[in-house]
Amino acid sequence: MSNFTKPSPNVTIHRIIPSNHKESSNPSEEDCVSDTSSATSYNLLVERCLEILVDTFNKTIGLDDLELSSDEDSSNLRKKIIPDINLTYERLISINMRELNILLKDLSKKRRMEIKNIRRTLKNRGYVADSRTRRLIENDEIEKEIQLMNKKKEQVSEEINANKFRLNVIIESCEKILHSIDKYDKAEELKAEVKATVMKECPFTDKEMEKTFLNLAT
Amino acid sequence: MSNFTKPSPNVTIHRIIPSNHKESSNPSEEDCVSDTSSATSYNLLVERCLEILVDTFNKTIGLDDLELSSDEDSSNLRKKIIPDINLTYERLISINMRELNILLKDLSKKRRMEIKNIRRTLKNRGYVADSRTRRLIENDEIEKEIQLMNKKKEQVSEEINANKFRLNVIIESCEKILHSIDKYDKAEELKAEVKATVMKECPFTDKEMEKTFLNLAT
DNA sequence: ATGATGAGTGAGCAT
DNA sequence: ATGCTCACTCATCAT
Repeated sequence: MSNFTKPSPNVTIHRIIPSNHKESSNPSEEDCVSDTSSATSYNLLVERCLEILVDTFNKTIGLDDLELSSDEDSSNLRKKIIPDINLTYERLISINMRELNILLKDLSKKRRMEIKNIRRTLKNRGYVADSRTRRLIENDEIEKEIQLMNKKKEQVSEEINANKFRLNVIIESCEKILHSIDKYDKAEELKAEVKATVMKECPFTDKEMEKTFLNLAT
Repeated sequence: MSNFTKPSPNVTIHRIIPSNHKESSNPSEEDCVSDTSSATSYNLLVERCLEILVDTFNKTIGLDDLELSSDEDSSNLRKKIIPDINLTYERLISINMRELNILLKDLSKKRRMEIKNIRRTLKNRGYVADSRTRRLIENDEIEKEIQLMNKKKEQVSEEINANKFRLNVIIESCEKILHSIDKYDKAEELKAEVKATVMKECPFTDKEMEKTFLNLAT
C-alpha cells in the first residue's frame, strides 16, 4: 500500500553474486591489482576477469541495482525515471501489468525482465516498510490496551473498596439495632434467629468482616 | 549472545557495488557478451572490464561475501574455517580481539581487514537474530500478560458479585430484624434512628440496593 | 570494538 | 503477479 511513504536517506546498493561463483573464483585482490606489468600475467588476468564478468553480466539481474541506487538527494527517489518507458518509479509500481506490458513490448526480453525486476524490488521495498509500520502500530495498540486495562483494574479495585465500606456501614447499623434490641424481652431469641439466617445465606470470605458480624449476633 | 543459534537454511549472498560505480559505467550486458569476435572490440571490452574490475577489487570489502557464503548444506556454517588463521566462524566471533590480533599479525593489511569484516558481519548476523528473537519473546510475554489480566478481571468481577450478594443478604437480615422490632414498643423511633445512621455513613451508588434498604427503614 | 536498530534485498511461501 | 515474512546485509548511532 504505502510504497514510498518513507524514502530513506540512506539507500544501500546490493548485488547478487550468482551462486555458481561461490567456489569458482577466488582471486585475492592482489592478483588483479598489483600484477598488471608483465604481458603473460596480464593475459591470464584478462582471461580470469572476463570469466567473471561474462558470468556476472550474463545474468539477467545485471544492472537493476545500479538503476535502483539512490539519487544524490534520494528524498525524491520516487521521481526517478526509467528512460526506456518514460515512467517514474512511483508510476512504475502503481501501473497495472496490462498497461506495463504494452509499454514494454518493444524492448528486448532482457530489458523487459530488468524493468520487471526493478518493479518487483520496489514493491518489495514497500511491503517491508508496510510490514514494519504495521508491527509498530500493533505494538502501540497493545500498549494502549494494557494501559486501559490497568485503569479499569484500578476502577474495579475502588469499587470493591467502596462495597466493603458499605458492608461495614450496614453491619454497624445492624449492630446498633441489635444493641437496641437488648432493651426488650426475648432479645436473645431474636438475635439467635437473625444469626442463623445470616450464617445460612451469607458465605463470608472476608474473615475479619465475618468475625465482626458474628460478634454482633452472639 | 546467541550467535549461530539459528543457522538459516537459506543464506543469500550480497555484495556492495562501490558507490562511485553508479554513473561511471553503464555497459549493457550485450556489450560484454555478444561482441567478443573482433580484436579491437575485444580490446575495448577488456579495457572496460578491467576498469570495472580494478575498481571493484580495489575496495577492501573485496571477497568477504564469497567467504561468508553458505556451505552446501549450510546447517553447519559455523564450522566453516578461515584457512589463514585456521579458525572456524564460530571461534572467530568468540575469540577476543587481543588473541585475534596475534593470529592476524603476519597477514597483509588488506587480509586483516577482510577477516575483521567477516567477524563484524558474523557478529551483526547474531545481533539481528537476537533482536528478532527478543521481539518475539517480548510479544509472547505481552500476550500472556494480557491473558493474565483478563483472568484477574474475571476474578475481580466475581468478587464484586459475591460482595453484592453478601450485601443483599445482610440487608435482608436487617429487614428481618426491623420487622421483628415492629412487635415492640418504640419501634418507629428505633427504625428512624437506624435509617439516619445508614443514610449518613453509607453513600449508596447501587440505586436498586439503595431503594431496597430505604424501603426497609421507612 | 561492540551492540542495537532501521531500511533495503532476495528467497520462498501462499494466494 | 502480488503480498507477506524471514534471514541477511550494511549504515549509523551510542557506549
